[in-house]
Amino acid sequence: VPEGHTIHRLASAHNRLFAGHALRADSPQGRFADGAARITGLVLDRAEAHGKHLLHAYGGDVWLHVHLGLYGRFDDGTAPPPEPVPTVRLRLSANGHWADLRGPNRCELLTAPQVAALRARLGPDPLRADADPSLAWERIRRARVPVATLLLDQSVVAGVGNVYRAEVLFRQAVPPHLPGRELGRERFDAVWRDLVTLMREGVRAGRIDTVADEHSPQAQGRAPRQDRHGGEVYVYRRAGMPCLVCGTPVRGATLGARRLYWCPTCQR
DNA sequence: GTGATATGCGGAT
DNA sequence: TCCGCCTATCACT
Repeated sequence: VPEGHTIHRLASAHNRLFAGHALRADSPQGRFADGAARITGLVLDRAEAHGKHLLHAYGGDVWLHVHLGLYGRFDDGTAPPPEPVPTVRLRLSANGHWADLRGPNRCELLTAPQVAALRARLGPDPLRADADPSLAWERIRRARVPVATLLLDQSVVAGVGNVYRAEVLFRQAVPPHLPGRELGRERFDAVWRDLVTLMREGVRAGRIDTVADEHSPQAQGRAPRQDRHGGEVYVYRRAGMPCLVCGTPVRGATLGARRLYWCPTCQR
């Protein structure tokens, strides 16, 4: 379920399955029929992720832009594909494989200048080799708003969602309401480095799992606690439950329109 | 069957 | 600050 690691994983899968092949595209749901018709017959040059945005580069200045939003998902498999159900916005087929997209927030074709404009409004992505974290730091060091708000702002850092926000602030002992300009360069660097570590591990494992071994219930002989996202976490969605490190009840609050979770003892 | 919930985001108020 | 969108899942009846 989609934070940046999911999108990078999808880009890798689509490169592996489809790059270099001419695609067939369909829209069983009908809402992307025109776009599917334009993609059909084109060769996928490459797929890439920037934050939570998935891009397919086709020949002839045709780009596919997908944003999964809260509900979207991409599934793939070996041909033959399952019967297309009416919720499938886009089905791609080639090279003995298929991929189905359903429930996306965005699924559209863009030109190269439109792709450039999209990239221009995104901050550095911890999962991209070309990321320049100093661009994020320049925003954060001047900001009066809480660091928790800044981490979810995709123009500051691209790809971080609500789970990684809560978990990286816990792991780096940063109080979430601390104004960005009070964070300091050293703690920013530590947060960035930890995001790179956590999100790379998320790409590798295909799920978010942030609990270090020494704190893991598994390491203490108990079954790992898994949330609906499939991994193990310190504070995300654990309001009222004891902190895995100090036992203090985890706090939950609303910041902006999003839920925020933190340990008031570990993060001060 | 129904209702609550969700890792996102943009637009209206 | 709220609403709407798009879908799946799970705890309930």
